Amino acid sequence: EEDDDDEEEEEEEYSEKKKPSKPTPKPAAKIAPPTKPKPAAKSPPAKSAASPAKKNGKESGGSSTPSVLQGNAAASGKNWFEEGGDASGWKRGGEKWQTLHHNGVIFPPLYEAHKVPLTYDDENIVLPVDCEEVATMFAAMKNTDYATKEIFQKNFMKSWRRLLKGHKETEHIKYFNKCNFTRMADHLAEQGDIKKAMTGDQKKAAKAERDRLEEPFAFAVVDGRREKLGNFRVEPPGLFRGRGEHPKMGQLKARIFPEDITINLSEDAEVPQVPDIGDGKKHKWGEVLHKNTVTWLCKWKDSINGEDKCVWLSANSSWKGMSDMAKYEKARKLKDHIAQVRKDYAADMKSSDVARQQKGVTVYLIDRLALRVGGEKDTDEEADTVGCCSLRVEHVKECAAENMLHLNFLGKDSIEYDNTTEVIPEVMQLIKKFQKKKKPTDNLFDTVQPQVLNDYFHTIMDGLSAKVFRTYNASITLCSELAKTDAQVSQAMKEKKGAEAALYEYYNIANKNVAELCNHQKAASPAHDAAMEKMREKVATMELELKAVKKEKNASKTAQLEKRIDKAKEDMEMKDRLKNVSLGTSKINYNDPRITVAWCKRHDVPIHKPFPKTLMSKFSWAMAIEPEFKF
DNA sequence: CAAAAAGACTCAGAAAAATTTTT
DNA sequence: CAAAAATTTTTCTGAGTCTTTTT
Repeated sequence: EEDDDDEEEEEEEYSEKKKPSKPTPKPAAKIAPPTKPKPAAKSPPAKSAASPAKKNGKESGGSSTPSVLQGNAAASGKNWFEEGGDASGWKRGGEKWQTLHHNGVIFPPLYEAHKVPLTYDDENIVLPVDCEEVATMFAAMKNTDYATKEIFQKNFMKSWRRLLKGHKETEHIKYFNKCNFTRMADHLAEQGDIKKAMTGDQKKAAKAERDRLEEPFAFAVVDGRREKLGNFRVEPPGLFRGRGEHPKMGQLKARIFPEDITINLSEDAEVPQVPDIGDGKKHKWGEVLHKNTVTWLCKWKDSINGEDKCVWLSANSSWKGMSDMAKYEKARKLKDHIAQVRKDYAADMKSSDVARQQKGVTVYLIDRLALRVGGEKDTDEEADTVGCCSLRVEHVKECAAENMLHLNFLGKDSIEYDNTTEVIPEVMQLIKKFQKKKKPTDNLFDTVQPQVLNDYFHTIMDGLSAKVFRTYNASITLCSELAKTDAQVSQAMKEKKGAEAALYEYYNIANKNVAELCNHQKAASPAHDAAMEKMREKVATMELELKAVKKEKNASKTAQLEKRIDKAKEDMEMKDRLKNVSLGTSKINYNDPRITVAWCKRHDVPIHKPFPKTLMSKFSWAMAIEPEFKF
């Protein structure tokens, strides 16, 4: 314990000097760059977004000028993609709206003390409310993996000590290993049980009431069109949970106040009233601006990394839809230029210039392995993860087989990439060369940065950047896999499982191939092994039954049972194959939805099979596509 | 000018909530 | 049938990419 004590003191000293970046409530400093002179804003569509023509269910529309993006469609009350609309007007930095009305954000409730004591060194202490709040955050995470990690505990203590030191009765609370949060954790569990014990009706009523209060915040009015927000709640304070070995895990993420919030809306819009957050103080918005080249409605600075958190429209909004369509159209356009890119990198690899060689190999990896570009990271502030340009010598593993490249590294979200693939001999030779005379921790590609690659990509095609290759790769893979449907889904399979189920299973296999290409993973469910065992038992039971039925010489019954056993076995295998694969990420972000819609039309599979409600509405712009569509 | 910082937006898996299936 | 278990869908917020602005 002695050692711990010393360390704690030292750390504390350090923490005093280097204060965590607090959110700086800017005193409404500079006004945003003036938006383009506007054609005298017309009167707002309603008093405020709070009552956006709710009665009609729809915005009456027409009373405000549609932005250039909405065009004729908005004037006629149609969606942007109807009446032959497209997303070609969508661009970064371009004008996004003429009028924008909304009601700001909802703040989380202030903390209410429960007065359940902390046990410190066998003494029960009811903490002052600010200390109790943070202690309770830890108690809530007590049984998670995070809470067992040393960095988490250390960062938590550092944040908590700042508050504990502010009170006479708690300044002696210093050492994590003397703290016992059990009583608080038990209290939280009890609260949870009470909530669980509510009847179905009570739960429903509570939810209805919540929805009623939140409804005014859930929508904005953009150029007279009512649009749903993606998020409108300010993130509550809490202990930061990073992904992987994040150096800041456990730090207290500060509570956000109205003064921290920047509001963005049109000049004709009523500035939302600052809500009463319950502390009895008068609050003001940090800043109010009118910037119509961006699509965020509110933002604040996160206290952990000092980065902006924004309030956006939801995935089914016009803005996101246009941007989505533009993304896929860009990726499709890459088809016309991919040959040039491949020619270029073949030539680059033959060059005698190391920088060109490295550029060639990195572009090859981005094209063929669908790697992310991999920007530089500061490992004191963030988890140590890499992408293509930031690969280190140590991430290339020994592989005896010829021209087989084995890469192993932690990528985005600290997800492990572990893949051995065949590459062209030039790539293998050059990678071996780049490894020479370097330490394992040295950069493999020391002369290329993302900017270098993106500058080159811009010369190939307007708007081309490294990430486009992932979209392109994913979509083209899905499209070509699905093109094989008739060959892969046999009549026998359709009979055994039913046509729809057999086809949809094949769709999922195609989806899985894309997910594996992009390395989209998920943690296997903790119940996975048990579930597999159960299925195995079921099959065993059926097989026993089959024996009996066979003795009876009942041919039709036998055939039926055999079919069921077959199906069960296949389901089992599929479940196991998908246990670590996350299909959703590619479905939501990488696969052009028109590929899926067209496939459904061709094969008579209902669209709600691959696209549940929210995806259906996110991809509404893709629904009218012709069945022959090819990516 | 180039490098760094700011800013805007997409994409990520875990966790929570809702729904469906099994018991 | 209701309870519970399993599965699917939605929410949450962290982690990337890449462009623009500032230094």
